[in-house]
Amino acid sequence: MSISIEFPDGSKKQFDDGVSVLEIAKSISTSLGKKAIAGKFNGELVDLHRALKQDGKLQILTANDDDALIVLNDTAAFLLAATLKAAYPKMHFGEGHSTADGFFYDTDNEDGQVTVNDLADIKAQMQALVKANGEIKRVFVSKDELLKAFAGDPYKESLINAESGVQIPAYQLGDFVDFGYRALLDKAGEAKIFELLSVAGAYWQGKSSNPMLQRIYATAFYKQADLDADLKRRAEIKERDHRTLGRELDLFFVDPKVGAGLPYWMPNGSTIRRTIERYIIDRELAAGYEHVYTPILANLDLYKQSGHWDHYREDMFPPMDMGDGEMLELRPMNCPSHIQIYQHHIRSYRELPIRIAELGMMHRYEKSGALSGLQRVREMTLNDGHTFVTPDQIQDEFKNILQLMMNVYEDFDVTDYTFRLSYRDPKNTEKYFDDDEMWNKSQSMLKGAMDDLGLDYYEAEGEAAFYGPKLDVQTKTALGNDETLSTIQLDFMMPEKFHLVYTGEDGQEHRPVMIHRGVISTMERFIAYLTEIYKGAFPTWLAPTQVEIIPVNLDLHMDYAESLQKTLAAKGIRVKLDKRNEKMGYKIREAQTQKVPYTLVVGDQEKNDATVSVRAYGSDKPSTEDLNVFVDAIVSEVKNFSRTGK
RNA sequence: GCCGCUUUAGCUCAGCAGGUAGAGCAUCACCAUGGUAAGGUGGGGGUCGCCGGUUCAAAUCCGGCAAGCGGCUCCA
Repeated sequence: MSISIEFPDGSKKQFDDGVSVLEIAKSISTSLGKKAIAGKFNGELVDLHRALKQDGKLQILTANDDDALIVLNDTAAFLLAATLKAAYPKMHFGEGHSTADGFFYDTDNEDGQVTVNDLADIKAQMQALVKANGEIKRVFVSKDELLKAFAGDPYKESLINAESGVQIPAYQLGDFVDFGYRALLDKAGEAKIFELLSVAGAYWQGKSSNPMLQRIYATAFYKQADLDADLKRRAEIKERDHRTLGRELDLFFVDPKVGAGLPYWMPNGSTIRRTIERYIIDRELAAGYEHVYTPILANLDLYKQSGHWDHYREDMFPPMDMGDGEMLELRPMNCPSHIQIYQHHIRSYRELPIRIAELGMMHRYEKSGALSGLQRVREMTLNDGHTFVTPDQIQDEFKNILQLMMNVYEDFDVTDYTFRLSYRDPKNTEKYFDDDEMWNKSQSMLKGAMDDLGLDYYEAEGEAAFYGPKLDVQTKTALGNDETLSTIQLDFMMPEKFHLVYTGEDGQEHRPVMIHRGVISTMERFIAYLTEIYKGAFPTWLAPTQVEIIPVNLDLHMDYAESLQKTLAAKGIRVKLDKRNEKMGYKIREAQTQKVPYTLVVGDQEKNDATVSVRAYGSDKPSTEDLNVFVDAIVSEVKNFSRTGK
């Protein structure tokens, strides 16, 4: 019997039934035989010794393939578990395997949990195991044997019992057996380049009602240089972190004396925020929105009617009991407020769509462990908007909003995002308004709109708002966490709850549909996000200080410096003059560390010629420019949102 | 909220076999200072996160609480 194997280049070759991946690699070339790490057979990762018994497509993986990293990290996870099992006899094990970012293993130790302080020891023991270079064999073991190997370990027992089949594929190194891997390397010594990174809690099987295990995070590479580069990358993340930059650039702070999750905006951060707020209001006014102000407090009854009290209570601050029967509630969302605006007048179909927008301040009682700088706070101001439309306007309005979003992203140079259609969780419907027909209808409407526009998206169950499905725009933070930036939400429920109507062409009352949307998220989250993507070097139009003027000599050049400052300020440029009695180099350095877009040094030469010496942020080569040319250039740069090529 | 770690001057951190605090940067003063990333000298500044306990004595040991960090769960 022979089987036919097809290679990535399309060529086919016959092999004996049961041939191993390694044998095939060797048959192609000696060097490939040496470099081969694993295979990908019909899309599935297989180890080198796997016997192939059917026709199929085979890719031989070498260290250069991304998938090879999965094999390596799985192997490292296996070796970590083997090390831990030997070092901590009373340790129990949850899941452990490679991730997009390395690998992890969940542990639970009766004699005290592992902590970061143990990592050095564990690493040394793991290195010893690697050095011994034992053979890692793929074996088939019965459930009973596995249960014996992990006797007394409730997590592994549960994982073993969840396996289908009698003989379970597993890997063995000496006495240690573990399962659940796709493919491993065949020698422990091949996983010698790794680093144990951190320890963190993780719920068993991701359920918060389950016990919490200790998760060891780590990463492995084939080359030391790759590991070094990755560790460097992880260190550099810190430099992007908006909390670090927020302190260095004096943007904001959070003080426990005042309250966790309640940020204070320093003048620099406030300038950025104000600039963005003015920008987005102008944009929305131009797009047909009407901007309003509504109270952040309301009678609790409002949120009972909206459904927030039933479905969103755990995220709300407790109501204030005014003592005379009145209960006031800090609003967690602005939609009920905008509904009041809608309802204040009789509405005609001629007015729709009605677009109500507000930079609406809201309060949500976020769990203490979820708070993080400006990214997750308890008081936030949302770039909120609610559009009230007739049912046949939904599609167009959806496109309008999407268009607005894209235009705004362009101005902020936001390019790295994905679309997520967020549906309700069909297995947990009590979290949501109960109306299957509405859900099915609105979910398919959203999907239809995205398909019509030909946009790529992925679907996620359980991510919807309690009142309706959403289109979310997902971005990543500096630390790599997923985060929602913009959102468009279809809502048939609230209009129902509040008995919203408009008079139709037929003179009858009709129910409008509400579209909730946030374009640039909350001011807090958006500015955190921008700080990270810009690494604190805000484009000129957003920079707190746009120009720093440094006179060469405080006595001789101050008059010119001051007139320069006046000229720029008169054009609306945020300019500072450094009058301190310090060396020029010192002031220049500070302007650079503060990431000021332009530093102007002026002395005799500039004063006599009506020029400025311009040093752009990040550049070490100043250039001399005519004063008027510089002023015009920066004014137009600010006006164009600092975009080049426009 | 949960697990682990952390909390000392404005910032970054040292001190910790228990004997009442230190550096660099920043700040202030004085001196110096004309060309593109840190000039010099000196001074001021901390009830060592908060509350309680052990002790003759606690920044240091123990307990509780709070906040921060890494995650998990949740989320704009």
